Order: sequence, then C-alpha cells, then structure tokens
Amino acid sequence: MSRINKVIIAEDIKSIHLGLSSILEKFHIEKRDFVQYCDDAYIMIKKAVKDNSPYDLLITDLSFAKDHREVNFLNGEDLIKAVKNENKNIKILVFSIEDRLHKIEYFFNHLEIDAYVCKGRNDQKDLEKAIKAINQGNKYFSKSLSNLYTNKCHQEIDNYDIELLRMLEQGYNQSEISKIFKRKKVSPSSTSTIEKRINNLKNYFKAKNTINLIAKSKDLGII
Amino acid sequence: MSRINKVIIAEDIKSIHLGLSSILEKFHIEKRDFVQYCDDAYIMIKKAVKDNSPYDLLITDLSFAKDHREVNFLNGEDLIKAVKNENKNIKILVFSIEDRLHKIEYFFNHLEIDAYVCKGRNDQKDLEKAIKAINQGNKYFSKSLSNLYTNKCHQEIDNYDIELLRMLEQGYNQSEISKIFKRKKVSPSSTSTIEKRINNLKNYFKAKNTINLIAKSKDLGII
DNA sequence: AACAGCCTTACGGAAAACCGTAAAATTAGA
DNA sequence: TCTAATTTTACGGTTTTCCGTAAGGCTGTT
Repeated sequence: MSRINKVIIAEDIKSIHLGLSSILEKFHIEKRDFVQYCDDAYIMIKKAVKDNSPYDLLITDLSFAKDHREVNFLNGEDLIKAVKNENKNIKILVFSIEDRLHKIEYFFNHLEIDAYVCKGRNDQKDLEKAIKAINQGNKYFSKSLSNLYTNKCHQEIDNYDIELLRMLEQGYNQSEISKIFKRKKVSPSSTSTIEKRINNLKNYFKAKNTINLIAKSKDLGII
Repeated sequence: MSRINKVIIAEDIKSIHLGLSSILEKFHIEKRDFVQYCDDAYIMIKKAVKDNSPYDLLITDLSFAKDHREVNFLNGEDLIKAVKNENKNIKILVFSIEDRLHKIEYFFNHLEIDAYVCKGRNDQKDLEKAIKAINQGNKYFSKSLSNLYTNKCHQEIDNYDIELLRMLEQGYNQSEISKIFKRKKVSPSSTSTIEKRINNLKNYFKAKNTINLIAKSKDLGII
C-alpha cells in the first residue's frame, strides 16, 4: 500500500483549515489543497486524474453551508458518490460533527469510506490515527465517540419507531400512517397499534403529547 | 476603551483551536487560554478575577458535545449567563455554527454579547473584524451570514407567534395556553384566538397539522 | 356620529386524538 | 405440541382539535 502524499480537503469552515494543515504537515504531506465547496473538490479531483497526478486522499466534511453560490453537490455524501466514479483509488476520510452511530455506519457500508473522524475534543489525535491507518491500508473509525454516551438510550428505539416519528413529523395522521404502512408492507400497520406505539414513545420520552414528542425527538437528533 | 490582551477560548473542537490562535496572534494577544469544557472556562474566569488579572474577552462556542465528564454548564449560553455574574467587564464573542437570525438576535438581546461570528467560509476574516470592533468598544455582528438567504421570510412572524409555538412545542394544549396567557397578561388569550393564530401559522408554513408546524418551525430555527 | 376594516371572542358540529378494555394472532418456552 | 406470554388488532367513549359562522370590540376616516 503506497503512502499518502497528495491530499485535497473539502471543508467550508475556514477556521478548521489550519488545524488540518498542521496534522498533514506532521506526516510530511506537502501537496495539500483546500477548497470550501464540494463542487471545487470534484473539479480538482477530476482534473488531477486527467493530468495523471491523482489525489491519494480526500478529507471531507459532510454538511456545507448554503450561500449565494449555485452548486451541484450540496453535501459531502453527494461529493463522495461522484468522486468514487472519477477516481476509484482515492481514499476517503470523512471529518464531521456527526456523531450518531447509525449515520456513521451508513457511510462505511454504503459509501465505502476509509475513515471517519468526528470533530471534537480529540479530533486532532484521531486524525493522526486515521491517516496512519490509511497509510497502512487499513480503515479507521474513532472509538472515542461521544455518541457512545448519548446513544445508549436510543438503542431501545428501533427503525420502526423512527419511521413512525418521521411520519408524524411530516404531518400524517394515524389513519394515513396506517394506510401508508399497509401499502409499504410495514408491520404492524393497524391504526390501533400505531396509536399504541406512539403512546409508548410518549411515555418513553416523557412527552406531554404528540407535538411535544416530535419536538423532543428532534432535539435529541433522533429524527 | 482598553485593548484586549487576555483571552480565554471555550471551544470543544480541537481542530479549531489553531485557527483561532492564529487570529489572536495577529493582534499580538499573547495571553490566550484554550479550554474544551464550559466548566473549565468558568473556573478560570472566576479565578482570574480573584487573582486580579481578569480576562478581557471570552470567545465561546454555543454547543459542546457531551462525553463521560459530568458538567455544570451544558452549553455556551449557560456559561455566558454565569460569567456575566463573575466578571461584568468581560467582553463576549460567540463563535458558532448557528446562522439563524432569530437565535443570534436572542443572544444580543438577552445575553448582551459583544460579537457574533458564524463558523464558515469567511469566519477568519469575520473574527478579525470582530476583535477590531471590540478593541474599539463596538459590537460586531457578521453581515455575511447565509441566513440572509433563508430568513427573509421570518419577518412576518412576531414575538407572540414565537411564544405560541414554544408553548405548543412544550406540549401545552390550547386551553392550557389560554390560561397561561391570561395569567401572564399576554393578549390575546382566548382559546378561540389561539386556535385561529395557530391556524394562521399552519397556513403560513404550509403545515399539514400542528405537529408538522412545530417540526417546520424547529427546522427553520424559529424555535 | 357613522361606518368600514380588522382583531378578538364565542359557539357548535365534525374529525382526530386519547384512553381503557378485550379479542385475535403471533411468538417463546417447556 | 401445548401453553403461556407478548404483540397486534378492534372497538367504544371521552377529550381535544379542527373548521365554519357570527357576534362583539377597537381604531381610523369622513
């Protein structure tokens, strides 16, 4: 496995650039390009392939603020999908504030990323470990994620519950949800059970009513 | 107005520290202390007052990730409120990803902060401007906020509406809200009008029902 | 003073949510 | 395989929300 020595970083928050730069410097990675839009990253990656000097590694954030500029790629996920088509050998390191386990698992499983580092108190050291792992041809996924503390309570909330909460959030009433679940072959689907499950969720989150339930679910980041 | 020369920075994302440090270096601010927990910032600010060498400026994030450590102050807002009691002269610069106008206005009006800089593509330059403004005894609030694109629609939503949405979010039903408004002398307070106003909000936000209304309001950052 | 326009309040019927009970179906265990 | 336990479904009564109509009140204009 060849050593990383040409890197592109897609990160819209300017104040993070220096922190990333200093890590790359430690690894004596001289060729490092910073961009603040996904579109720019894509263009540069594509061009580098064409010029026969492709990037070895893309470090990218997931969420990018919208501004006046019109863009094709709204977020890191879109970018990664597109980049995979242009450069099959490029390694991907996602660097994001997102610390929810099921989201991170999604990126490993569906986007085949090579490393995930969570922005936070330990991110500099995690970045070092991640790059070291990639240099050795391994994947990296920080074990020191805070979600281990916040998500333990969420384990009792399953995908059905989340789907149900999402339906409520979108404004469907109980009988509409029942019909939709029947159509999508989601079980259970009776209005009675849906009612009961909503009630369980309200008890679980100590919500006063369904409105409060959705508010709390959103605050906790479950939906 | 005396020049800033002793600063404490409360920011849990380690990768941002270097970016902040380089800005402070430009202003020749030598005394800069970085902490990753609100609690530590509070303790150090309190101690500095006691030692007769108080900080001139607190730069703080708003949201701090939870981890294994038990803390008294969960977020920047709690910290700022507490700090104001310990050091009445300290300047406050909030440095956060939050770019929704309503929230930012809240910090200026209720917490009497001195500057707000939004983490983003232009944050380094905005930080410079903010510190310059504070040095001159002025307040600073970045005009280059992306919310200018998303928030123009919110001007028609007044404080009454927001209070109403907050009540709904907390799970109060219409008659409870009516009683609370009557007690707090908030007008109008009849269940009938409350019902009507909720309906107006639903039309305005094209919400299917009240649950959807609260979900949309939270997504837009109005509450 | 008279009037129009807007906001507030009141009320009644229909729809949906809420709550308890109970039957039917499914699963788990002996 | 039979039984016990759990989950799903069904149903009826109560509360709350939803929606239309209409009366009452405040303000500004002529």
